[in-house]
Amino acid sequence: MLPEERKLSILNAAKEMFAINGYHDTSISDIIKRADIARGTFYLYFKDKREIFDALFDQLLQKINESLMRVTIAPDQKPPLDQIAENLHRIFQLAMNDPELARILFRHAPGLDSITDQKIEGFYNKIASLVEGALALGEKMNIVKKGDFKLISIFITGGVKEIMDRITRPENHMPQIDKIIKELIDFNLQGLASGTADIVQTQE
Amino acid sequence: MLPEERKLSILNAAKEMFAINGYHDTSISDIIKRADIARGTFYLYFKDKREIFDALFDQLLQKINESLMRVTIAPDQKPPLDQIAENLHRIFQLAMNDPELARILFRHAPGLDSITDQKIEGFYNKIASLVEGALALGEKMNIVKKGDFKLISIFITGGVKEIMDRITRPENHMPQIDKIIKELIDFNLQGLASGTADIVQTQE
DNA sequence: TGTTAGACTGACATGTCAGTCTAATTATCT
DNA sequence: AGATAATTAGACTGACATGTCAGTCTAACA
Repeated sequence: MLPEERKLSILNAAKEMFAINGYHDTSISDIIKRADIARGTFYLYFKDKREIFDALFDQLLQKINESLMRVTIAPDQKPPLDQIAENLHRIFQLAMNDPELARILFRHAPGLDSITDQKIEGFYNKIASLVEGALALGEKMNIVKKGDFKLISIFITGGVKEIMDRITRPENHMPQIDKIIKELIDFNLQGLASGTADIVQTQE
Repeated sequence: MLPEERKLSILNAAKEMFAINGYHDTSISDIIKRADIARGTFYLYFKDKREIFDALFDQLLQKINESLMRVTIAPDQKPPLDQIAENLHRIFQLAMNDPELARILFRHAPGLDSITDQKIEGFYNKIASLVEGALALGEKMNIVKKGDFKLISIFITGGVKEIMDRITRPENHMPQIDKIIKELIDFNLQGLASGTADIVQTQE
């Protein structure tokens, strides 16, 4: 087996084990058993257990980063709403294509140590600020009404995380991605209030 | 020191250590050092490390459970929107009163093992279904318009989680609780769309 | 002064697991 | 074929955390 193939196969074995059992409950023995290699072989390719975890995790963060585009209004761009829908589509699709990595991100990476936590925090902050930027842009274009965009972008980020978490579980009972995106955009734009009633005073 | 005091002091030491370093990176030695007791004393009060963690965690889940009321329209009840605001107020306040427990819930409990994960999942499912129930009620009352309530309730649950996570961090830069609740309710009801423009076709 | 209850102590036995080491095996080249 | 290099197997080591237990200490009471 070529070195490159071997490395990938070890990474893959580790990914599967980490996704199921997490970092601490996955031993080197578990990984090499699944990869069907000897102990020493593992250490030819990775310095230690932490290095292989970081390799997997960083790879995921980078993929998500690459799939998120800032929303702009350049002349060669699609409408902002389409750009948003495409962003959502890309990250949902990415997560569903590699549910094990998603499991690691959502279940097993948080709280691992302060370095990993910082990576995660910086990452979500980036997403939230991207959303915030889109809202600010929308306001400037008179599409979006005023509000605490910082707060709302955090709320939206949390909502999107939760949806991603759900659609990447083994027992995924969620609707199709496009259906989800349509529903989310509608909800975020129009809210829940029925147009026909004055909500706040309905109880009088 | 009375046994009851001692037990509380150990629980408190453990809570602080777990909140900072998580379950795996907190050793019994760390806990007893902070509680200023000998090793054996710890085992007089708790069977093992896991038992003290579960004690803390279950206590938090129960507190949150108790603070969440189902939204109804009994004659002696306040309007639904007020009930929702009060629910939000109670859980936000609860979390801020004990930020260490919140840290454990958000950072360190997920992914610990399948039993803890199931507790967490069941717990969030309960919240989501509570939200879903409120939406369904709203629809029946003609306050809320039709939609995929299951999906939306998951999204909202994620958003609320994210806000709770943020306001319970040591470096909390979020607005006041009442301000947050007002903003969230407005956003969820009315959405982002400015009333003055037709959003979807703005880019033509 | 002696006795008892029971909270508390801390040295130690036990187990686990990441990472190392060496010998054996396989592949590559001359 | 023989030499050399690359790769592999898996036994082994050492560090560290958990949980135990025989014994101490204190305060109250007889």
